[in-house]
Amino acid sequence: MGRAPCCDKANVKKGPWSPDEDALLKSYVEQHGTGGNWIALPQKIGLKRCGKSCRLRWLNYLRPDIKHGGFSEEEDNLICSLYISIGSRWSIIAAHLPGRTDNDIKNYWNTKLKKKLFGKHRTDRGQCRRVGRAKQETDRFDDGGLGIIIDGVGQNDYWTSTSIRELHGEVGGRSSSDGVCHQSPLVAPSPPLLPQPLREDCASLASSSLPGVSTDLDELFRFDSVKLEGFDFFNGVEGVKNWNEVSPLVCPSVVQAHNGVQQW
DNA sequence: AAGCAGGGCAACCGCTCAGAC
DNA sequence: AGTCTGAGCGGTTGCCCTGCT
Repeated sequence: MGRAPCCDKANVKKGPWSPDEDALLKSYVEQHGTGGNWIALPQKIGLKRCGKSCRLRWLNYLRPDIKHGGFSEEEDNLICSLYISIGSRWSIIAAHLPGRTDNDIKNYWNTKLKKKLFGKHRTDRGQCRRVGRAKQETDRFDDGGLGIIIDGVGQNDYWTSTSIRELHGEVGGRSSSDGVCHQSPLVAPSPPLLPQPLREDCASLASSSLPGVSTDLDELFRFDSVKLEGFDFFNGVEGVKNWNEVSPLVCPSVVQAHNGVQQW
């Protein structure tokens, strides 16, 4: 059975929000809250918008505590470390960056950090875009002929589905229902790359309110069997013999981890 | 000056999950 | 137990802006 649409698509406005719409939504939510029902909210205030659209607009733009742009180096490093450790769990990453939204971080990663981290070895997005914008263009790297492609559909045995779910749950998120943690091979199994305070943070985060999760996290953060699976390819990559050369700009923790991972 | 390519960001889409019934 | 519905997530797309030729 098909799913009923969340709103009447024919009577819903799409596209950029006008200042008036912003003001209307903002003032209502500030005064009354969302009422726990985003779907009904637009009708209440006379907005011709989908409830989901209102929610997104509020969360990503209108919330009072939102920061836009101007990512600090610390934030860069944190995003990189987290991405490399847990993959594209933007909501989890955002939870560690006050004032940042998952969308913001996602965009920032896709447009800036990816390039910082991997340099210019990237499939030309522009070309793809003209030919037909498809999945490959946004989430694929090209290694410049080395045969490495990250397509975001790898599987990761290191992070158990339960662990990801629990962490995700802490920030109100979801994970895929197939019980498999879909991640790029690159980001697959590298919890050792998480900075120590963050590992502790994640561990306590999950275990404090979620009994039983600690076992998973213990497993996750066990470093006696540290492997840099997924990073293996870097070992043979010409020009990346020393991780300090990967990028002078980001992820010192990644570089440290690779150059001296046994210290963990 | 015009046209094109590429970058950046806001917003939408489709999916899953969790809770209510 | 099964179904329905809203919330929330990650991926993708649209569009505007800027820089280059």
